[in-house]
Formats: sequence, structure tokens, C-alpha cells
Amino acid sequence: MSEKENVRTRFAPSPTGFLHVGGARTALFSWLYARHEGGKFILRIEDTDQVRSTEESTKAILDALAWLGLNWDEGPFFQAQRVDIHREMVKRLLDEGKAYCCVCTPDELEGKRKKALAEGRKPKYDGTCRDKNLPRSASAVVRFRCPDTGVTCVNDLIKGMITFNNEELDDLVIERSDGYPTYNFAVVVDDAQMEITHVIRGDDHLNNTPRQILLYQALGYDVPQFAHVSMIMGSDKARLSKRHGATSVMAYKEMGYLPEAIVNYLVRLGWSHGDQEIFSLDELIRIFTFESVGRSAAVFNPEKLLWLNQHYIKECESERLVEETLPFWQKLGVDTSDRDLLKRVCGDLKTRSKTLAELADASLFYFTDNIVYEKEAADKFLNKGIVDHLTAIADGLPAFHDFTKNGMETFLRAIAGERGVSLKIIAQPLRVALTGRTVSPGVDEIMITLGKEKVVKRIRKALAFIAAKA
RNA sequence: GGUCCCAUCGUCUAGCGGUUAGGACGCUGGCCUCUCACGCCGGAAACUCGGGUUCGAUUCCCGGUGGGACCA
Repeated sequence: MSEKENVRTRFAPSPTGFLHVGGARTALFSWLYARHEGGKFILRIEDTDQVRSTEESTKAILDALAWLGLNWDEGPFFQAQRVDIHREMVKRLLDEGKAYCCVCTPDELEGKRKKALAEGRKPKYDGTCRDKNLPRSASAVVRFRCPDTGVTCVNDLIKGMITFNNEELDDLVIERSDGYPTYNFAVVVDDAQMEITHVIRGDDHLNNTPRQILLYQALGYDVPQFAHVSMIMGSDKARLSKRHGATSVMAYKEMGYLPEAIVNYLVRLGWSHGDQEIFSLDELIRIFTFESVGRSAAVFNPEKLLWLNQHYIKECESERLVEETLPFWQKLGVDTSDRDLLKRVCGDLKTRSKTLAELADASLFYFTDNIVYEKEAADKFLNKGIVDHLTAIADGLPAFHDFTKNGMETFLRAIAGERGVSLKIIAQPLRVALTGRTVSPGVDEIMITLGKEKVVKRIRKALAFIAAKA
């Protein structure tokens, strides 16, 4: 207590699917706390459910954590490889009389439960086998003998002091009849042996905590600190699930989200630092504490996440943005060999894209020599009236050398000025000639990115299109 | 049903006895402007209810209501 212990936190997902945003937030909080305290972050895969656990899931979870930047110091450990240890601990409790064998069948238990409910009593295990001192057998489960008087307190770092009456706690099963430990028992043994000092997890585990504390004590372990993070809900306040939209972290990666947007979004779900909205990982490590973690459940808000993603795309160095966007371009069949071009494209589009997928999508006109004009755009802007203007641009461009944003704007304004029209009159037709559409980055930006030759070529092509139309 | 948790704009939240209840997303009016964005300025929008405690409660206590979790 007086000694400053070395903080050790852990993330312990079960590999039965992808990394969920709720799990990711729990992992983030655990990681941040460990980093903040200069402690260790440990990864343990709880793969005791042999049927549902898969190796792909394990890999997917590790990939997602790595993508988010949540590196671990120890592990991954696999719970399934530790069942011998768990069984040994079960045996110890049995030997010490702190646990006992129970042969009540599921059917019997169900019947008792229903009966108790019907009679208005609590549906807890009635202790039929508690004092029978039964031997171990194939059909027996092992139950932990909970004290039935007194109270157990959880001093939660987020929720505060919570008191449970021990009489509410029934004798939980710690080893199933198949010889495998139950979840509540295995976590306790593993956390204790891995010397976890702070157990940070979803508050769906809060009700299990007093029983776990009793187990720690029965096994002679130090009880760790607990921090129960509230749940993430969907828009209807029900537990977040697929029907609310994507819940897998990696699904967001595939949709073109940047990891810092996800991290920033998740950390603000339940945690705050005054009025600040934007945080880098380094900054979070510095300022994250449990005192500023909220107690109430939060609704997942995809719009705000999207806004953060847009923010980070906007702020992203073009060089890196190119790297991040590569897979999206490749999916669209874009030739990504000219990195300088891609960099300029990113520069043009970074204030106009909410996702990398959107950016890649909006960039396609840069990469084709065969601009397809949107019908309405062509009807409205590619007609005889602007032929002279476009011709003037195409004719004047080869001799023009100041290929900067300012230079290009000066050039366009000069052309417009000479012909006594506003820039507006020539910009839209030029835009359609260069992109085929009426919405795009500024024409000056596009011209610089495309380069003189392509610009002239596209204008000539538009002129030919107008001529053919007439 | 029992136990436990939770409760400020639609959403995420600030607030830790006295505030014109602040910020952000979204929505919305305007400015900027070659389109679209970005940016900037403005607007609408909240303390779940009832009792206490207190000179004074969004804030502290109790209860109701509502939501969530676990027992499954």
C-alpha cells in the first residue's frame, strides 16, 4: 500500500470474433493507464471456449490492437494453455474445504430455480450438495463455498465504493463437469498469477466482482484494484450491435478511417479533459486518469467519429496520406506508381474527404486520360459560348511557367480579364473539361496537380467534344 | 423476479452549493469563394420527477420513474 507498486494492466479478449469498438475502448483505457503510470500492459487471450475460439479471431484482434497503436509488453498468453494451473488451484480449494463437489443436474437446478421464482424466493443455488462432502466424479462440478453472511466491498476506481451482501452471492461453479475451469475462476487465477494490479474491464463484469474478490482471498492472493468502464450503446440505448452499424474496429479501417480518429473518438466516449476534443496518443498518455472517466453508458455516434476522421485526414501529412490511401486506390485499379502525383492529389483532396475511401473515389478523374462528362455538367457548361475562353487557356498555357497556386490563379484571372468576363464564367466549364464534373477541388489546384500537358490535352478534348456536339 | 450500475441539449460531455449552465458532433442562418469543401461569425437545442439538507440546489441525501448489466 505504502510502496508505489508497479502498475500492471491487461486486456483479455476472447477470440470469438473481431475486435469490437467496446473492447477496443477497454483496451485503450488499460493501455493508457499502464503507459501513464509507466507500468506494463499485458495481453491475454481467453480462449477457453474451445468451440467458439478461433485462431483467425486471435490474429484479427492482435492486428486491430497493433493498428490502433496499442502495443503490449507481455503476452499474448493463452488461457487454454493454463488449465493445468487452474485445476491445481481448484484442487487446492477442494483440499482446504473452500470448495466442494456438486452433483445436481442442470435439470434439477432449473427446476429449483423455477420453483424458487414461483415462490418469490431468490433463484440462487440452494446448497443441496454443500455439506455432503461428495467425492469427485465424472458428472460432478466443483463449487466455491461462498460465505453467506457479511459483505464484500468493491472499491471501484470509476464507480466508487460498492457493497454487496454475501448472502446474495451463490456458490458459483469453478470447474465444470468436463474438467474445465469457469470464466470467473480462470480470470482470477490468471490475473493474480500475472500480477495484474488494475483490472480494467466492462461494467458487465461488475456483478461478478465480489465473487472474484472472495476467490482471490480464498486463494491467498492480493486483491487488485478494479475499474469498471461503462458500456457502449447503440442509438436506441440497447447494447451496441451490428444492427447499429459497423462495430468491428477493422471494419472502420476498411472503410477508410485513420486509427487516430478511432482512438480519439473512443477515448472521448466516457472520458474528458475539459473542453478539449482533439488528442494525440502521446498527449493522452500524459493526461489520462480514471478520475475523469464518466460512470454512465455512452451512445456510439458515427457522425462524430466521421467528423474526427475528416479532421485527421485534413491534418495528415500528404506523404503519409498517400501510404494510407494506397489500398483504396489499388482496389479501384488506379496506377499508384507516381508517388509525387499521388501526393499532390492528396493535397488537393484532404480538406474534401471524410474517409480514405471517399478520397480515392473523388480522385479518379486525375488518373484517366478519358474524362467522361456528366450529362448535366456537359449540357450546362460545355457549349459554344465558352469555346473562345477555353481556347485562350489552352493556347496561353504552354508559354506560362509559374506553376503555383498563386501563379495559376493570376493566369486564369488574366485570361478572364482580357476577355472581360469574371473568373466564374470560365472556371466551371474549365472544371468540367478537366474533371467531367461540376464539383471538384479548385481548378488552379487541379491544373497544378495534373501538369501543363494533361491540362492542355483535356481542354482540347473538351473543345472537340463541343465541336462534335454542334 | 432479485442484485448491481447509471441519469446535463438528439448525441458525446464540462460543471465538483451561488454560472447569462460552457464546449464538441449533428442541424441551421450568414461570410469567404471558380464549384465543393476547409475556415470564420451567428442561431435553435439540456439540468428526469418528488421530497428533504441549506440563506441558496444541476451540484449533497432519500424515494419514484426511466435506461442498462448480471444472475441465464
